Amino acid sequence: MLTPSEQRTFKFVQQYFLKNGYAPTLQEIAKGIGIKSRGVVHRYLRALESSNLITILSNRRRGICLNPDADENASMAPIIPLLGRIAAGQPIEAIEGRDELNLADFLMSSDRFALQVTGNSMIDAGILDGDTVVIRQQQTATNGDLVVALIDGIEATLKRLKKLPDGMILLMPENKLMEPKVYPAQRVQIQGVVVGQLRSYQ
Amino acid sequence: MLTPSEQRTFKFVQQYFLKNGYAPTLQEIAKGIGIKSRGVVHRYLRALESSNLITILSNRRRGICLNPDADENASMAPIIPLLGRIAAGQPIEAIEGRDELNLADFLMSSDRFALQVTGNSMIDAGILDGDTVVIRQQQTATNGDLVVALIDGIEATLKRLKKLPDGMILLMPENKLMEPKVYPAQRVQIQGVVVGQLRSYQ
DNA sequence: GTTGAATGTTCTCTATTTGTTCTCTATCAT
DNA sequence: ATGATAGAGAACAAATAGAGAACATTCAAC
Repeated sequence: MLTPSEQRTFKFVQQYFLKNGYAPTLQEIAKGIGIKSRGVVHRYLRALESSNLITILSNRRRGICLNPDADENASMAPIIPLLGRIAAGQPIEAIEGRDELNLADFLMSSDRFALQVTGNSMIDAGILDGDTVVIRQQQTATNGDLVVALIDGIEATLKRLKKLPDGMILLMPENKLMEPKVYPAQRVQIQGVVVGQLRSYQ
Repeated sequence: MLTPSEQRTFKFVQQYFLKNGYAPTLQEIAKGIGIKSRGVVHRYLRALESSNLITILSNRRRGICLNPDADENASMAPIIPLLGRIAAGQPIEAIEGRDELNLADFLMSSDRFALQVTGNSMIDAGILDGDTVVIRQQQTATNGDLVVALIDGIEATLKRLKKLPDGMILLMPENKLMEPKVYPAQRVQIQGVVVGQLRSYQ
């Protein structure tokens, strides 16, 4: 059973891991839990190790590993519990076989990057000013994709792609108030395709 | 397990690849991560290679290859490179001091859960049929919040909350075609507040 | 080809941080 | 009193970050 200080230490290490992807130093832990002595932190870490919550690689800097089999560490993967489906006027309905949402599957991969969207040109596609879109890098796209296009090598824009039969390219904003524009294919370079979108309300 | 410097190195290489389509030189990496010695960079690259994140073509200039599916062996923080801000008709503009999007900061915390949205009642708020919303669990909410509300203990619904002065509660859909509904406070139970939203286009 | 600058590679060296182990105090509940 | 818990801090060894020299290799210009 952990003492309050040991619990605080453990929580701090977990959070630090989640944010940075590597372990904190004893000094950082000390500061994080509000004490000054590295020696004391070391004592707490020893206790966590004998409770099988962590493993200490001796003499290694930042040599703290979270033991994956401990339930307390389950929350470390980028996973949110997925409760189900909500529809107006219905009870929340569970989705068969899916009870968690893995953000890594959802959005991450080495060929992806993010862009913050400014402006309202995609508002009818549910992409608002300030939203973040996740882009998969690729040079080609199929009709109807939302793409990041570079025009004349300078202007970047987020639009829906339509290839016209005459070799021209139509870039359509998703906003009734804005007009689509047509360019010759050689002026337009596809940088990537939108594969995800996210928004934070805080 | 990567040291912080090694992670910085890896991220820099990844982003350089995204922006330029080829690998950086050791000198460029050194500058990018804020050190002066090519020798040190080489040491870090060795470490990345033995973690199977990259492959080094020996003696080749710019001879660094990113290994596919690198993310899994990395056990890193859930981070996507953030290239900048995109506005229609402008070059992509870097955001000062922010070059990555940390999904942990963005969405995760122990009191959150996700729901998949069915229907079009929130379409004017940019939440479409099939989107996923992230909910922070709480019993109270302030005026104007998007909330998950339970009516009569059965019906669940996602609406914007308005508390009326006479103690009634107004639940407003974000859809011009739908009508708001008014309930006595005791019939409505707040389950949580929308703090994030995400969508996948695959 | 030849050449030279830029680049990759291998080292040695140094200063600083960090982990580790101690001892010493203080507080608090039993 | 007596443990159990909290904390400070000193002292030492080891790991790390970094600089930079020296050499080898590429690559592009000539």
